[in-house]
Amino acid sequence: MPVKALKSTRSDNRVTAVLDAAARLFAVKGYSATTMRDIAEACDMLPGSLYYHFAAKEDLLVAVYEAGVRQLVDNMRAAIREESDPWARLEAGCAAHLETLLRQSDYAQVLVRVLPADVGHAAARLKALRAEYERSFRDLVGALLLPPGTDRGVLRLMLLGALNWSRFWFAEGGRDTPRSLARKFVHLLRETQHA
Amino acid sequence: MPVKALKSTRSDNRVTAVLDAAARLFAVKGYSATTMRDIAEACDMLPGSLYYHFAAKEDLLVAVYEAGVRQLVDNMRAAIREESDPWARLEAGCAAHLETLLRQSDYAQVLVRVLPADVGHAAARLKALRAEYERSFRDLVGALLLPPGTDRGVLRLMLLGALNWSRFWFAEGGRDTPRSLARKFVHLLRETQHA
DNA sequence: CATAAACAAACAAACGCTCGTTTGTTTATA
DNA sequence: TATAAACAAACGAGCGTTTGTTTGTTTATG
Repeated sequence: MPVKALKSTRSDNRVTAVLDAAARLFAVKGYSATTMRDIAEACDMLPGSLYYHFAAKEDLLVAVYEAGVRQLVDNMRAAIREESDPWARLEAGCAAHLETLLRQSDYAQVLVRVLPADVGHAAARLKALRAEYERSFRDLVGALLLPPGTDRGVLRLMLLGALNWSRFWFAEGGRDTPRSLARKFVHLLRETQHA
Repeated sequence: MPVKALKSTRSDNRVTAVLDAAARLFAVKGYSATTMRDIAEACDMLPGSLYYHFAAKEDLLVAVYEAGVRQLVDNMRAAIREESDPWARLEAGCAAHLETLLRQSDYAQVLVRVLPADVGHAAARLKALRAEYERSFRDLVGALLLPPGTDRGVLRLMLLGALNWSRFWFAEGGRDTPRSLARKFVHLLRETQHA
């Protein structure tokens, strides 16, 4: 997923390579445990060369975070556009979230793996990026027909927690796919409506 | 929560102080970002002194993990013992989990914050400790009366994900308590039975 | 009952290494 | 030939850990 659009110098490829390597390592090892030397080695550069593109390690994380949010938002918007029924839209959104998180994107995994508090300085920026994405879910849950008294905030956070935590146990090639998982999650909540 | 029982030399207090400090710092900053010097300072020791009690930083993490699992298991067992209805037992178990995680214990938070993969060598031991705890939930979910075809494994993982993720957004003093949250989580799933 | 040996538990200081980052220089591209 | 993008080498700080020593507190002994 290329990041940029206008003119395409060769350097864009290298920047993307750096970001890809950083995203992968941040997702697997976490932020603190990943060194600039790790990242440099993963994209065949010397450590110092990274600083031509990014002023600091924190800036690299922010860039990865931003790309992750963009991917999640884009994939989810595209998915829910196909559906009109509120429950179907929620399920489609969850499926897109899981597809992105579990199969496609190291970037999205960084959102789940690395906490804003891990970076002293840019924490606020990271929190804002997360909040931006979670707003999409607020809308989806807001559109549901639910028994009066249902706490939609808790429903949203419960679902988001289940989705994000799945990163830590989901096994590619197991009995479930991201789609089937989303279906099950939403069904477990949906029956509420019929009570 | 004191750990020891038999004879009480003064050193037990210091070991506990070290563990408490480590648990707090691991919970807040994560494993890699926490230094032995941080821990030493937090319990008024010099860095080298820690090595009289623990051979390596990893061993400290394992000890904290073990204490965390013990607390979660103990609190949960005590809570579900009071109930007999399967759904009430599940709710009580969730409430105990949340009470421990959100209010009582830095140790329990480490289980959620630090991944087994963060420690190269002791990863297997940490995974086993986590699994030991999650087994309790398997039993609780197994006892539920559910519509045929319900995937109990996914139900369990969904609930566990919601519970654990709550650590990242729960605000002490907000509208919800750990108990009320557990009630809402379980209720959102429970209505399934009535469908 | 005094005292010395033994030990637990800490200090003080440093080890070698790796961290994020900087600086000056070289190499390709346009 | 100007500039973007990399290299090469090093900086100081901080890392986990080790080592040798000191300090109190038990425990055994004359």
